[in-house]
Amino acid sequence: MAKSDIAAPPLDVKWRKLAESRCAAAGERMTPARLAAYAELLASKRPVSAYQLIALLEDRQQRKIAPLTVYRHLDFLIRVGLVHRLESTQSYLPCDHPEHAHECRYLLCSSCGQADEVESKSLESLLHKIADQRGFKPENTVVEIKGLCERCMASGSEASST
Amino acid sequence: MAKSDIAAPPLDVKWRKLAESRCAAAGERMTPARLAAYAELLASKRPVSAYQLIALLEDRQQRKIAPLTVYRHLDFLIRVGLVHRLESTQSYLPCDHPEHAHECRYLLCSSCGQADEVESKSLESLLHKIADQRGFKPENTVVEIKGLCERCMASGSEASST
DNA sequence: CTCCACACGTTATAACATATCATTTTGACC
DNA sequence: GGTCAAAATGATATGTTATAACGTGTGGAG
Repeated sequence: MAKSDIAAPPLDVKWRKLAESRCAAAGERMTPARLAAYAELLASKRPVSAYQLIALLEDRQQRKIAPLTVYRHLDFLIRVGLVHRLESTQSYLPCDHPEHAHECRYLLCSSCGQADEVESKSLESLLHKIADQRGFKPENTVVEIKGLCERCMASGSEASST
Repeated sequence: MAKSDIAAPPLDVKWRKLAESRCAAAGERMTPARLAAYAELLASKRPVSAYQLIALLEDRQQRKIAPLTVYRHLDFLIRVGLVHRLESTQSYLPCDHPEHAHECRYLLCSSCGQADEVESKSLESLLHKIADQRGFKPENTVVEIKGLCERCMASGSEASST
């Protein structure tokens, strides 16, 4: 009973199933600690930094957690495709479309912090075409569009006109 | 004479002119220290991290340089459009096409470290279209394609097949 | 049961970036 | 040239992100 008692946010069965199936597909094991980290990311409405995640987990579990522990969990979650890392903000968030493997493309609102995942076939093919033309073999591509989301623009969060 | 004596790599007149015109356009001042940082980036064949740049400058000038100093110079060079920052590797490199303002799109070779700047009208318009469809107002977009460059692929730098 | 692989824990440190405040340089103006 | 203010630089400290090195626990295969 020891380790399965790790405190964590409520985790909808749907996500738990998904987590297990992704692990199985990758030949990896899900564990309570990994699941707790994943649940914490899902419960957060925004991308969180590794150290914010540490703080969340420490709060929840009422104990000290070393950075390395969390980085290992994040590496794992990214490896199996449950989580993405935003390069431009060094933060992490659960994948919105984890049914299939894909790279991450995001719209990042600089006002509210919201991250919206985007899927675009034409973007993928254009990126490949650009690489191909230069004899370049892409392995992994970062696309992060930063700006103002619709809601923030509407609510006048331009924030700096005066 | 004091400050203009800062040691720096040889800097082609063409780059010096460019640097001055970009500063003028931005209403900013070029200084010997800023120019030295820029020259060091130009002399390097690869993107360098801020701390690598510190080491290069310290070597060249035979004195201690604080991180903040270099970060200020980098901020400046980025602000006037002479330098780009690669988000996915936290490193910096001189812009290849500084004649006009533009965002930075790169092919990054994970084997040799080479960074190739890409310009593609269709990529720009597609990125805008994607944002528009979602009512998103882009301010700044990161596109970094990581993989193997043509040369490394040819010379069999796949490196890991067994 | 024993061994092995893997996850996890602990401590330390490396790498990247910014805050604060003092000092120097520079250019505008008189 | 002298004075002043703004901008750049310098020194010190600290905050943030990430990894190294090494030891311990746990669970499955033989």
